[in-house]
Amino acid sequence: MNEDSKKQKIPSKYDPTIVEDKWYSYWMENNYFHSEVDHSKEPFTIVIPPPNVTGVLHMGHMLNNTIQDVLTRRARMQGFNACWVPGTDHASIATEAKVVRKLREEGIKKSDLGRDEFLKHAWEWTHKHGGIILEQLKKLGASCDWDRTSFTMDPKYSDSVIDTFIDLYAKGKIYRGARMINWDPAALTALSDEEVIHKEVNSKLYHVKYQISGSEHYVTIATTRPETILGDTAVCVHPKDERYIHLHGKKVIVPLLNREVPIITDDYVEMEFGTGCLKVTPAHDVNDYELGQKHNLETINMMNADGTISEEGELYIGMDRFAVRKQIAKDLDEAGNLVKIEDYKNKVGYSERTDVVIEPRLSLQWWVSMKELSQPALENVMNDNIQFHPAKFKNTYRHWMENVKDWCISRQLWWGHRIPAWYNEDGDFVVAKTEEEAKEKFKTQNLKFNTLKQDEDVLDTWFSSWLWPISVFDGFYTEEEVDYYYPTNDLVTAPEIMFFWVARMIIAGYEYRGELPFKNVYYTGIVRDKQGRKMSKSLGNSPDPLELIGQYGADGIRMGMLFSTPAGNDLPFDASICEQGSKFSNKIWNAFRFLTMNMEEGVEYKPTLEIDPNNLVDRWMMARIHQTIKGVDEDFKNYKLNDALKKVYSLIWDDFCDWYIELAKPDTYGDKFDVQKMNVALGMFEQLMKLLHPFMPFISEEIWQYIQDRKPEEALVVSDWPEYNSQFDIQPDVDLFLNLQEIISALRNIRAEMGVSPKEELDILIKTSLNEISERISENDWILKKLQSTKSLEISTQLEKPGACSSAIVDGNEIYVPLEGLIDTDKEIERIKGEINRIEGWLKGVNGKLNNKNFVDNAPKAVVENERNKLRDGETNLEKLREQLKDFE
RNA sequence: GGGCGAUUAGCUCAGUUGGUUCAGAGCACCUCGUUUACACCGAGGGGGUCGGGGGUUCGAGUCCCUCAUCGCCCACCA
Repeated sequence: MNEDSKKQKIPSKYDPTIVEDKWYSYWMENNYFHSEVDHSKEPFTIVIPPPNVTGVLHMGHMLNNTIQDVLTRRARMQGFNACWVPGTDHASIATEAKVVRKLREEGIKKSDLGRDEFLKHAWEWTHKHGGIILEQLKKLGASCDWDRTSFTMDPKYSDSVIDTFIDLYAKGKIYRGARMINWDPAALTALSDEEVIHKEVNSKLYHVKYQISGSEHYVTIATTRPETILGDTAVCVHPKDERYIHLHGKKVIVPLLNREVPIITDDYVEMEFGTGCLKVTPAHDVNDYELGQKHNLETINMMNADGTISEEGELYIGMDRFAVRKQIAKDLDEAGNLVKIEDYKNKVGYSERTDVVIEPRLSLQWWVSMKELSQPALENVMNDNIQFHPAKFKNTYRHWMENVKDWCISRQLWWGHRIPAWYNEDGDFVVAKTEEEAKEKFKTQNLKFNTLKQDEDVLDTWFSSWLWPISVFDGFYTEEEVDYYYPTNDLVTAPEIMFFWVARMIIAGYEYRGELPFKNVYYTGIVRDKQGRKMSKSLGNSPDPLELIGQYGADGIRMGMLFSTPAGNDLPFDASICEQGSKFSNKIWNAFRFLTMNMEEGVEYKPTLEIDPNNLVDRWMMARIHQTIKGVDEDFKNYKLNDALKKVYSLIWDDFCDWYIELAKPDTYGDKFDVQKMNVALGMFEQLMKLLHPFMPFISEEIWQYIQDRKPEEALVVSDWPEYNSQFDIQPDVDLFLNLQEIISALRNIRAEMGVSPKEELDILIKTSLNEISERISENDWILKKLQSTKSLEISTQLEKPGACSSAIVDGNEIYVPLEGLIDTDKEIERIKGEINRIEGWLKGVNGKLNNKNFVDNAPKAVVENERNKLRDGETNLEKLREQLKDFE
């Protein structure tokens, strides 16, 4: 510490808000998060899953970005050229919906504005709200390279999207075609299959009878959507259905409309379902569409884009589809065509964005053919070139990829990348980047045109975000950055967008870089509330992340969330987990404050790891530190971040605070720490802060900077990650210390049970069983004396057990505490009897095994030997306990 | 309808190849305690026949079958 900070008093309360802002600014000023191509260092790259540009931070982002930050910070300390690229997504449909809503509130209709005017509003909105979420991430401590912030509608990025479209079209991977698509009647756009959420709903099954032409007979069909009767162009039965054979070749009259339509036969129909008789509406149902194609049926488009009935529907024109459903049921009833209505549960598709019921709709859209493109993406996940954490998601992935369907990429929206297709008056089109190029293409293809019109539609948002890991490094136009940073290392995202995004990035990666986009995918869980509901804005059950940060500190929330979330598991969020985090901050802060309270004025302290080789406690603590380093590295390798954090937590709290500091305290009140001892404690504290830094960057940096006045390049954020050294990992020391810990626990237990105060000085006798242990316990008897008030302490292999005393057995060592007068004989007898019972029960099992000839013959020798040892130890303990019991009888 | 995964202490979860980390951790709970940092603390303690049933094995939270419950993904049965 320099002179100034040495004199500076350390605050008695840790205030995260001040500390966190201070260090974030400091890190930014010193450019620690910035990365540049440097071939002397190995890169470590993460690209952020870009949040919606106008979104705000929610708990899911908090979890997701904390994990990314932990990975990035550790890699940075390990000496990698760490690069975490932040950015935002234009989120075509979501953002457009927000802008439309805002305009509507102002009394402006999107359609009245026209494309250009609307886009002005959208950009205005984007500039106003855009990037707020990135500012919020800074509060969390996210160590992103902010100089690299990207946006999916940046000019260069947009170029890459358009060029990719043109390229795939040229390769025949993109085509335009009329198909049944998922239509969102609220957003007025097509959606991909992935944007449709199927929900089970309670609906009705309407049984409606159609009169057979030229007869008084009827045939009854069943439908859940009676309004589509307006679009019926056939009735279909199974060719082998005995009940309907007499109808083959006949016609029926569509009720209310009195339109005559044919009865067709197709084995698509399930004879068992409903009446076994199906009405066919080719324009409004996927299956019916196929039947229509097959049987050459007329197609009646009876619905408008907004879900109201069109002129072709003839009746109810302009009425909403759901109002018509009710009305038509009534009218059918009055006309005598309604047979019955049954309650029925079925799955209905809803729009992911607008939550309205999807209408199947026949329309001309742009598609990516996926079958071939997705092959390498499937293989390289299945063979673990790309690893999923947890691996169980491989199954889900495989299932989807093996059944992948073509991807509908056109959207009838304005906010996004406009499809680079140009049309003449006859409907001929070419795909080209500019109008000029398009004209050239028309000419070379000998097609006539007066003026060209660009396609009105934009591309699916995911058609731009699938290029994210390449485009953020300008990978379609220059090589330098992308060659260095790509493939990226880890992707951290939610399993919900495995198909929307992860799978497609992998596809794009192989198509355009011939290589995987990332080596590992860490799937986070969903953040849920106490009732298990997903935290969402609409439910209003999500706490405001910034408020939480204000309350517990970013460190506290990071720690709390990570502590209880294995990869892929949902996080049941409760403020108490943040409380645990901030309590940990407080604990660390007080431990450090205690050390500083024991520093002498005017002494220069130099943190060191040169421990006193004769001090068991130093050696033990070093061993524990190195064991933790080893374990944490292993956990990171397996992406078990919560396990790693738990190890660090336990090292700091249980080992360092509860034992190391306790034992390092000067013997007499008022004495300061010995300088060398303090230097070692500080050296160890530095190691602890390094291990903690990825998880709790702020408090660790604060303490680190207090420990020594460091030059900026020696800030903790860029210091080196501790390295495991087996030389310090001395198991016998750990075992011996554990033995001592257990003896102390046993003594504390005796005090607690006998109601003896910790301050009461006791005579303690320890009869050790093994000589070597005995020696080492004797050598370190100061540890026992320090943590137990003792009148006398005797440790020996040969001891006479004193009379009335309380006792315990730890690992074969007998502990006696004479408690003349204090002892409650009955209680003690009961305690010993309980112990005997426990051991007898345990030995019964061991004996059972050893008396089983099959076990002794078949089990491995080591296992049998082990059981024999158990038996021997157990019997010895039993004998000792019985002797103890005798003294009371 | 198909597939995948789960079910271990009141809650959230660990438990790698079946036999010393085999019944664990954190939180919660109970008792005691203001001892040279921390009551956002310290010490001690109670609590689960590892969802039910069957099987394989000398031996099963750990492998197999089956049932139950829950969750997730996919799917065009009106």
